[in-house]
Amino acid sequence: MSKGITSRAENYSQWYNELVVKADLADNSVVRGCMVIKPYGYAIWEKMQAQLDKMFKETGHVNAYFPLFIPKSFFSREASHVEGFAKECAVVTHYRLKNSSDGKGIVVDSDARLEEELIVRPTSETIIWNTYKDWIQSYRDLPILINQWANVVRWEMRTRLFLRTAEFLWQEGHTAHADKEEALAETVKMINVYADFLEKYMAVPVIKGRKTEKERFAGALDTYSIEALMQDGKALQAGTSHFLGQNFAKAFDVKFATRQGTLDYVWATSWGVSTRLMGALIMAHSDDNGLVLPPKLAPIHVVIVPIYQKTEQLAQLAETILPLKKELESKGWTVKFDDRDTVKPGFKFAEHELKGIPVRIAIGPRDMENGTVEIARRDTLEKKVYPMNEAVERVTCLMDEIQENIFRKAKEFRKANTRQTDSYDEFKEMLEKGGFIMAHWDGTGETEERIKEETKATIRCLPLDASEETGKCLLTGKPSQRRVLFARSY
RNA sequence: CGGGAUGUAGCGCAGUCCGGUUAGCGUAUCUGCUUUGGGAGCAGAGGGUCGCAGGUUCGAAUCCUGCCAUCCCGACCA
Repeated sequence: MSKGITSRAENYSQWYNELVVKADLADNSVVRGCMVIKPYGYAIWEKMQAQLDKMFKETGHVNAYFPLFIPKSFFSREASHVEGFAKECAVVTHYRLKNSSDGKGIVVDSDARLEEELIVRPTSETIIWNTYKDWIQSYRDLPILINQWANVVRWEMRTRLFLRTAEFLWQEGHTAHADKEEALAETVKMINVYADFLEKYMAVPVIKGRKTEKERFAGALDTYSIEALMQDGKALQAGTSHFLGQNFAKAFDVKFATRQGTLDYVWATSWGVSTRLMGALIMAHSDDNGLVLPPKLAPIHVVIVPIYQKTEQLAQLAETILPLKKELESKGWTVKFDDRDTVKPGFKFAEHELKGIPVRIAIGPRDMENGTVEIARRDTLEKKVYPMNEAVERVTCLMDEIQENIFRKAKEFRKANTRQTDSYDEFKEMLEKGGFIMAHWDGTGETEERIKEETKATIRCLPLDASEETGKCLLTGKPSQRRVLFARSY
């Protein structure tokens, strides 16, 4: 917990430790890249979860839960889906252990081999569509609008805390519709829900857009994503919503009787966000003093630090602090009275800043004399003294101000780091500075691939709000109708 | 899976080249006193399979062999 923390992603580890640590599974030579989310980190995730869940329900969705294990055969039904995930699946082959014959430990019981291997879900499309098959006979059974909160496992070759761990927490929505238009509308609706969540709650501005064919979800006809820019200039895909067409319905033979009396395959969507959003939150707002949390997602809104010399004085201060705490709580704020006598005030200040608590109130003998409090805001680190009777009102105003201010700062940062170019050489120079680059592209996978190979930049998305503009492809000079969003990404 | 580096106290490290007292430092922890409006000071104490397994040697954290793990760069990444 030393100073010199930086908001650059490479150096996050010091205060990442407040939220999450890499799981210590060193004795196991196989499991790697798993994380332990500590209580404070998990509290932030719970806040995010609660808000997202509310938004899903407001848009007509309900929660359900499907199994962790998926029979291997389910995967072979949708060809491109398995191709996308096959290389990163954990496979269960046995169901029992026994004492080893030499008496030295435990071994897998080779008699307990499963007839068909089970796959630990990397995503749940296959098992859900296998289930939906039994639930859908008629157009009257549609739409099905289900969300699941779960963990998934993807055996990534290289992991990074929050951004890409072997096991992560997420939600996945899986919907079934009677017609294409409705499914398409659902896909767009959910990418908008995600964008609202990031901008209004996480205070992280995003670009909504469609993925190129290469970057598309395995098995999808169209993938929408939201792309956020981190403080180190790299892009982060923060959420996706997929239009699956009839691919999964065909793979799992999910037909329904239409209103017209014919049989048709069901139209599908899926959409998800994960604990990666925590990474986004951290990397978008943090500064050298640690985390900066938007008030709407902070587990603790206000911390009150008493300043005193003798324990009698603490009791006296508590007489003022406890009513203030109660009043703040009655306004809906979560308040922590940090009355620990084991650390000094300066230590508490630093610690709460590290944790990103939006507002700090300090009360000491000086304030008792003058009837004042000192209020400090985390985003600007500004401290001011106010009359005691204005404290509650001031805190309430500050919450809105902080929420707005960090969103505005993030937007300004993105604006300052979004560039436009028509020259490939300039494009390469710009990439070194980081940030988003708007450029023309001829629409082919070959060009996309070549640019990626030569520059490590990928097409993050084809922004939904891009205006028509004729131009020439950055690389090939072929005609293009609008600019697309390039960046180096996580 | 390729290239590079690393593994020594909870955390961060020195010591390894060139084998040789009881393996050391910072920090954290515990005790006492003084402190307390921005990460306290002094004194004392506890804490180690030196990644694992073999080998060489009178003697191994140090040399040799094998294995394991971690990190970085690639490959990979809805």
